[in-house]
Amino acid sequence: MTDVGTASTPMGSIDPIEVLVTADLVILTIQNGILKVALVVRGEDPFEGQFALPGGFLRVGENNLDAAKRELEEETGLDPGRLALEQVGSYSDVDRDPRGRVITCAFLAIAPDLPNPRPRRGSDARSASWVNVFHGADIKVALAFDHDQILRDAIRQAQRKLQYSTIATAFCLPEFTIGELREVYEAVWNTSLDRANFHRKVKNASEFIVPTGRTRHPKGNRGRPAELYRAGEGVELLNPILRGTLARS
Amino acid sequence: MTDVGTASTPMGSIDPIEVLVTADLVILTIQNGILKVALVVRGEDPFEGQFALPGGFLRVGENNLDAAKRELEEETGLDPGRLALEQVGSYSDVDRDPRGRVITCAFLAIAPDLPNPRPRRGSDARSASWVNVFHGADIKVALAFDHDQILRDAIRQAQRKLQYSTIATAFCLPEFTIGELREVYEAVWNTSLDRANFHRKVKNASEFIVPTGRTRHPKGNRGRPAELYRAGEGVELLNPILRGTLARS
DNA sequence: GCAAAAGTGTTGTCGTTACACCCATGC
DNA sequence: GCATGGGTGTAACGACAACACTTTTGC
Repeated sequence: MTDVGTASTPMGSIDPIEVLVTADLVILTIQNGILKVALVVRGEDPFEGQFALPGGFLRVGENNLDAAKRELEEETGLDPGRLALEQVGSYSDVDRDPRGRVITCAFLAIAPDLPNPRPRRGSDARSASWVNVFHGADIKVALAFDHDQILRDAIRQAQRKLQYSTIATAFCLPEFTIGELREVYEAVWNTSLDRANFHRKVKNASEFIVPTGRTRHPKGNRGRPAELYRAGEGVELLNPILRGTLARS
Repeated sequence: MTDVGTASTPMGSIDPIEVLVTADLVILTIQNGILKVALVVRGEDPFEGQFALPGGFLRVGENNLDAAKRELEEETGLDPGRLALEQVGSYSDVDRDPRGRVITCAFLAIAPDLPNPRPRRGSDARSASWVNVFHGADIKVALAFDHDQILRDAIRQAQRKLQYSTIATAFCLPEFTIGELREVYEAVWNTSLDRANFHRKVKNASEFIVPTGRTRHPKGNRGRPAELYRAGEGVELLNPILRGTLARS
């Protein structure tokens, strides 16, 4: 690399700083109506033995999204091409990594509850597992580095996006019921919603869900079979689904 | 810095890559009802003589936000402590900078139309100026690097935030009229809104604006004086102001 | 009075809420 | 029948779009 530093500062006295870059992942899924995040146990210093977000260093020829997708596949075995993946933000505090100057670009990945969603043993992790996000009304904390801040920001972003976008379907398998979609909102918002009004709202929302004509029996085979839907083409909800009203089941 | 690269990859064959980091700024303001973005003309290669977003390299002891604030002050003379400044995202494509591996963290800065808002001559810029964002219905493009993509993303972010947050007041001086606030929406959304309905909506919105009891005469001293307001404490709008209906003046 | 901009009234429409109710199924 | 979850009806309420109208000022 040419010396772009002194060239860009006529004073000549201030050099830019080279840093290492990581892509960290907040991978969310819902299991049995509970919001889970994929965490690894660090296998080495710093923070050895502590929970952290999965992630890893940027390599030659990769941009941040490439690195995030690679880490996603390495640590979970999930196909990155089929998952919703979007930036949360960058975290760059000087002291955030005791090894030196490392900034991270955090990504939010949303996954359906797949048959085998448990993160595999990763290259830089001792083990990996799904962990409950909420403990009561609060968000799980006590992660390595500044990862609890990243987690909180990512959860907030996911909560916001449910209001204004159709991203909730990313938590679902290709075919899903309206009840399952409601469970997504309830899990991510950590609340409960009125069943009837939710049903009408998403059904009437343009481009949100598309009926497949097929049905599925409820768990336990007790009750009326539900209509199955797939995700529509829409991205933004014209009428946002606002948090604020919580009703009984 | 210790060698964290090989240490974090047991295979030992893949090293992390060190990169340079810049903070780039999309500084928006409104002048006479027109949305403007601060652009510099590059004073050196690459892209010498072309328009670009103001920005610069991260220095020792700075995080991204520090660097953004420093650049903001250097290039515009604006007080970063008084401006709304938020992340847009990171841009990290391998070929985005011909000098080598440089990633950027883009920030959106929103400024009121100050008495002397013209960006000052910056250290790495030949000149700086406010440039119209919209040309007809389209967004101005043809910037250096991937800055036109950054600009488009930042504009979209600003447009979205106007719907759901009280950020519009950041475009205004400490005291403003409802008409001026409406001009903010009209400039950023590049549309026109119904005067009467907008008036009622923001007036009734909780925590958005607070009356000061003072009034100001319209430009030209023709017409009824308008009530003056200041920004309220609220951040999120409970009832979003949705784009979609455009009415006459 | 007139022009201009601020601000209010009014009405129909549409989305939302709360809650009652019906439907389809397995047991 | 009964339990269970899916799905619809409905009436009160609130937000909103459209647009007419009034108010307050300088000239």
